[in-house]
Amino acid sequence: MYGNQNIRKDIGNTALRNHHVTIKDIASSVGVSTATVSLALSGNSRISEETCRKIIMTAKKFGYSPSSAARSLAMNKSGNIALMIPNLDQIFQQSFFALAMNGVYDACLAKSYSLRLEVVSDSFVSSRRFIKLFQERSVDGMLYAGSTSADTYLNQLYELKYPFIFAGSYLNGSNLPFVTGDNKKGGALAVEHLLNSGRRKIAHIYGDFNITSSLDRFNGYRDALEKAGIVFDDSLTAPGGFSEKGGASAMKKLLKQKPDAVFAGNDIMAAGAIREIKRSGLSVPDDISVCGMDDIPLASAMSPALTTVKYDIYGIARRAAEKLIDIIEGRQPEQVKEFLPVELIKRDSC
Amino acid sequence: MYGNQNIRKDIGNTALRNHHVTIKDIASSVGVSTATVSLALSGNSRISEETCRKIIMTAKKFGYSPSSAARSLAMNKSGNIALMIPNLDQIFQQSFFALAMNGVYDACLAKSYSLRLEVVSDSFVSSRRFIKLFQERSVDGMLYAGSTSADTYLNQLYELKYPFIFAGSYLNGSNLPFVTGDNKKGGALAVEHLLNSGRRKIAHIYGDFNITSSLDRFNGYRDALEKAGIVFDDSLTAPGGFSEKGGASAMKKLLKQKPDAVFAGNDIMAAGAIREIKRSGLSVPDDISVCGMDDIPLASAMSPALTTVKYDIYGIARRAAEKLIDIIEGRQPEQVKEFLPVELIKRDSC
DNA sequence: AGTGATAGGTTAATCGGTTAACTGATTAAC
DNA sequence: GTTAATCAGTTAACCGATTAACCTATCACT
Repeated sequence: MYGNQNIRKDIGNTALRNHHVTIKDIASSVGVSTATVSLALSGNSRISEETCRKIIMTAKKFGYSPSSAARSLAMNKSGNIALMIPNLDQIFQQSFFALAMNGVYDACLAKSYSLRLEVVSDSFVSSRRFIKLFQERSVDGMLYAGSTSADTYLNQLYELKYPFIFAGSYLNGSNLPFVTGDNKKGGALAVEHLLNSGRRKIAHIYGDFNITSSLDRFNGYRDALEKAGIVFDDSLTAPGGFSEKGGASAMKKLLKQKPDAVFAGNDIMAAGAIREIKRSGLSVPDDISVCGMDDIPLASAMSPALTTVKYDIYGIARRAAEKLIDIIEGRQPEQVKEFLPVELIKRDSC
Repeated sequence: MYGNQNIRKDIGNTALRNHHVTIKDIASSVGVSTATVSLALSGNSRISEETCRKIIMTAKKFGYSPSSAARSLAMNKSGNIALMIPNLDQIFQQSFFALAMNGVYDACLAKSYSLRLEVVSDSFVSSRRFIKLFQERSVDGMLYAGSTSADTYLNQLYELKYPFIFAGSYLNGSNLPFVTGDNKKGGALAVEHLLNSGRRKIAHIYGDFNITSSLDRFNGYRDALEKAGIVFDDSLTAPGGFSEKGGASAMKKLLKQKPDAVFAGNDIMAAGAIREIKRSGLSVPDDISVCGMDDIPLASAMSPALTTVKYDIYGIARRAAEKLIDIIEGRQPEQVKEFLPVELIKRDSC
């Protein structure tokens, strides 16, 4: 039946080079049809144990892996998820691998190669290029880590019913599912801790209000103050743009108001704030308490060791991906809208 | 001819949902064969301008994107490249997105979804799971950013003639192509600069000799010393494990030898070294000069601003990806073995 | 008139799987 | 004794493209 096709004698002795083993090779070697091989390898009970064993053995011997393209085509399922990461400078000016990713991505883009990993700019989003990923069935779902100013365009995905989820942010007034950390609670935890240690004039350095997490952290800060009967004072807040430098220059501004504590919107800005406080001749925590947020590894190495609110990025991303897969596989009909808990890490800066 | 197939009336007015536009839809709408559509869309000159125009218009109107799976299958080319990143703790304890990637990856792995982005452990490499990516034709090539202790297994890829390249490292005694920075030259540049400013007793904090870049930086350091007629002194070197903490504790050890300068294998360790030098009551650069390597964004924000050797990760990664694509597309028969230039950035720590 | 190019397509094979429907033989149930 | 179910597969349609080989009409040239 399958004897008339190209039989490959070289299998098993020489390297296979660019000539891959297919299901037909297995079928003709075992003496069954390709359907049987396919069924056997997927564990279908219709095939006898004996035949099954032979097929599995042969497949192993030949080093057979099903063609992902053929499989995708037949099953109408790519098995891929797009991980979309916004191309924001402040994020990519941090580590080796973020830069490496960027470089690889740009080069591939120039040659029309695509990575499942998508480093997205505002124009990528606003040009709706992300929809093409679904149209060409390259991905079954999309996970968006972070947020851009263009992300309202993503709402289309909801109407088109393409599986999508935000990890670490969300879109106000949108139905798009998300898993993120409880940023508001985090801001409140920080402020409550500072209040408990006797501070009253608590300043805040925020990152950028276009980013939801920044805004939420700020809201947590303000609400906690008001709950404690302290009137919110706008002059005690300043933007730090998520960077060390930004944190320092924000602190410089805030020092004029003579605060006795600062809640920085992230640990990097907290580092800048501490540097500036020291530069001005004041001490942390004696003169000014500093509380950060995120709990990056550097936080415990800073001097003084930074008190911060732990934000479990790993857990958030992982949970979001799991939920996305649930959506793809039809196990999650309801909306996913989760705020995972945050935790205060007490160290020496308060 | 194609009239007997399922004709979709809903195209163009309602959302397409999970029902995708195929080449047949375009063909039957325009009144030509699918072959004509395929040829027209790929710009084949055999098709008249008139027909071509109509096809392109219709494809646009319908929002047609060719199925990537069907295309891969027909053309025997996935259009994908695997970006492999080692899962080393010291690398992933740095930034938001590195962590996010890790979380997404683990979740997908647990559900048999694959990212083109591969975060690889030693067992991933030693179990040869990377070969499967080629066997199932999921990727046309592989780019390995960084190095692990298991990377000798990758040599198999050379024999199997699967397109592969290292970015930012290489494998000693292997034929596998690579693009990396000139680490040896970098070490030499640092030492020469320190020598030129009058320093003689130059210590070195290295990362980890299992990593080629670390070893090369060290060799550059040693060779430059010997070239200047200074005998290499083993007690003036210590491992710092790439981390801030490690840099500080290495410095603590080295201070006993009373060096007048330190070349740290990366900027992070340089930061730790500076912290430790200050803690011991000495000044940078008055008592001890410090030179780092990499030129991370934080380097210019440090106090004093860090003199360092710039290592262009972005450029290396980009170049490597370009070369890989050349190999895939058959434009690069020769071995790629490139060391890209590095550059001394003079600031205030020397 | 005959020959050859050229233009503008079409036909059908192919890529490598999956799976609904069928087959033929044996066994079980009523 | 007839119908029904089960076993262990096979057949063939199908997924959605690409592309070599073929076809037909028109035009040019000798």
